[in-house]
Amino acid sequence: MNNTNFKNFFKKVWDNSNILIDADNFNLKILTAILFLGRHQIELGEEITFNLNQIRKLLGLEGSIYTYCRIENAIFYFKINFYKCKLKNNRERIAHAIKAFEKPMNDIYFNKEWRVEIDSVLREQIIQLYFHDSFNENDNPFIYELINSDKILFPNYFFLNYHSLSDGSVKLYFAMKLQAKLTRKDEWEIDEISEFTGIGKSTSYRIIKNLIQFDLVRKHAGSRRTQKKAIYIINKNLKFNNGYTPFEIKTIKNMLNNAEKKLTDGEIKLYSYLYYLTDGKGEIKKSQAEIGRLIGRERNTISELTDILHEKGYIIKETYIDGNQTRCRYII
DNA sequence: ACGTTTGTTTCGACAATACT
DNA sequence: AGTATTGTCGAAACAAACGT
Repeated sequence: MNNTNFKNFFKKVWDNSNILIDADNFNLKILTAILFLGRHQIELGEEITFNLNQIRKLLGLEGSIYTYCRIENAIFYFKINFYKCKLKNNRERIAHAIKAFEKPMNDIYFNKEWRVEIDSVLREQIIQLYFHDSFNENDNPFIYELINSDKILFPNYFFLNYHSLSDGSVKLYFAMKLQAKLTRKDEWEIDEISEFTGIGKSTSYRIIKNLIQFDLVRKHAGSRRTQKKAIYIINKNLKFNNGYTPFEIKTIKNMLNNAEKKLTDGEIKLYSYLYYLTDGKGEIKKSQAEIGRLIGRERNTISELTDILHEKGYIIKETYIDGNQTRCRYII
């Protein structure tokens, strides 16, 4: 966990807000840590999940029983005590920062999942401060930087198999990795996958088979006897270690979800491959035929798709003369 | 024995994308 | 451009376990 990130988050949330919390510094740190860990869940409108160990590590506290007790007490503190904040319409809001929380039973190793519901105004403030103003570099370079420091690592093994992966499965893998990062959960039932990807259930079944075939996703079979549904898990222990390529969360969100800049499955496949080739910046001079071979497309398809990516602002495509040969280069 | 429930797969029509 | 291939979705089919 990047500690600078957390410090920036803390500063941003409390310095620039009009939220007044009358808590001692330790308790406030715990609350902030919870908000920080759950920042993506807050954005998704979900409850925050975490375990005590994660909080301890984030704050760099020593692993004693005493520490865990203090963390737990801090959670109780914000459930029981009020905080005040000034609203725009000249009103004051008095509420509990933590509306409710669910505590796991027998959490003897402090690694079981806690679940916290925070005050709706507090939630709104976090989203405003942390997310909404943040995607425009000029408005707020500080936050822009903060968001960009959130990266997701993709195994190069994934890209090396692009020629045999269907467009749909490439997209699905990106969606799963993103979801895992945002919610810190990397195993799902098929219905959940279908829900967060927006792909139909039957299609999800078919596509995910391709990922299982390449061991990118593992399937734990369900059982009708015990009513356990099949679970699909992102495989983190690949047999082949060919390194990783970091993708910015923002980039993936743009490819998958951005209303105006969204890419089709085929475009995602090509763009992410170009991104992989350059580590997200710089230029590529490979021929269209070679790129086509690598991702399993025809040469002229690459030509067309790169035109679209250029139009959508994902890459810059330039034709230039190399000796007497016309060539293209692509800049991410 | 037969129907019901549940989770998954296949089918068929159509749409989207790729190829020639 | 026209044609071929691939992707998508809901419906229907299927398989396993359960219930009666």
